[in-house]
Amino acid sequence: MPELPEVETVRRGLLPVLQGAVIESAEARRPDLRWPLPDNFVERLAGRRVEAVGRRAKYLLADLDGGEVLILHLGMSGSIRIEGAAVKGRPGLFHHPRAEPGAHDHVVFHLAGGATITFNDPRRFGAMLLVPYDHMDSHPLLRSLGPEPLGNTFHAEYLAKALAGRRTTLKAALLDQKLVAGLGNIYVCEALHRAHLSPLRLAGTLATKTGAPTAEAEALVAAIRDVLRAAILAGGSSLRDHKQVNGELGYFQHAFKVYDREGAPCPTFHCKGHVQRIVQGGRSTFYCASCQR
DNA sequence: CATGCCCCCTGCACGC
DNA sequence: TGCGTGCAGGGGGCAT
Repeated sequence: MPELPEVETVRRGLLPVLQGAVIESAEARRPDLRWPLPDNFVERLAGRRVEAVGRRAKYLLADLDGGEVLILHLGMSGSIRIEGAAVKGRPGLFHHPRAEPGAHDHVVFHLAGGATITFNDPRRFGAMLLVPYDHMDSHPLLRSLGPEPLGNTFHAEYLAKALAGRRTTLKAALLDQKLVAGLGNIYVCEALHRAHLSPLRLAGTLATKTGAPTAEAEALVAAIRDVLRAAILAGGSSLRDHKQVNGELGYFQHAFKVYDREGAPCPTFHCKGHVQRIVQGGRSTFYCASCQR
C-alpha cells in the first residue's frame, strides 16, 4: 500500500492514540520481518513511553523515552490497526474492539489503558528497528534519503540540479529515494501525468547548463507536491485491502488519473489519447503518450 | 558514483 | 474445481 501519503495517513491516525502513551508490553509473534527483529526487541519496548510519532520518507519514527527510536517501514503490504482505544475528542466513540491476532499479525503493542496497535504484513517486506535517537540520521537506511517532497528544500532549483547529468529516465529518477524521498510507483505515475512529462524522458533533459530551473522542473515539483497533498487529504489510497489505522478506507484511488487505468481515455482536458501501460525497470508505468512529453 | 537487475514473500486474478 | 502464471504499493545487494 504505502507510499508517502499512506504512511503519513498512518502517522496521523496513530498520533492521538500513541503519542504520550506507554507501551505496557510488546508481542513479537514471529522472530523476523524483512530482517530479524532487534535483539531483545520486546524487553527494550516494555514500559517505554512514546514521546512523538514522526515520519521520514516512508519510515514511521516513534521516539521513545530512554533515547531509542522505533523505526517502522510498511514495505509493500504492511498495515497497522488500532483496537480498543477511545477516539480522541469523540466521547463514547471507540476504535474496533480488540480481536485475537490473525494471520500475518506479526507484532502487537499493548498500551497502558488497554488499546492495542497491531502490525500486519503478509509479504513481510516491512521492517522494525530500534536505534539510538542520536544516531538516527546517520543510520544506513535514513542517511542517504533525499529531501522530503513536501519540505522547503524540495524546489525546482534543487530538482533541476539533482537531475543534471542523470542518464536514466524520469520515472526511475523519481523512484530513487536519494533524489526525493517518499514517492513510489503510483505517485510517480500520477505526478508525471499532472506535469505532462513522459516517464521515458531522460532525466537530464529537465536541467539546464546554467543550473537555472526550467519550467518543466517547476511544473514537476508543483505536480509532485499537489498530488501528495491531495492524497494525504483523502486519507491515502486503498488498493486491495489496505485500510487506515481505524479500519476506514482511503479514497484517493478514485482520483487516480492514470495508475491502473490502462486503456482509459486520458483525463487531460482536450487530450484525445489513452492511458497505456509499459514496463520500466520491471514495474508498471501508466501514462498518456499523447499529452505527456 | 550511477545504473539496472534480481530477489525477498504471500495472495489474488486470470486463463485453461 | 484445480492448477499454473503473472503481477502487486518497496528497497537492499550486487554486478557492471
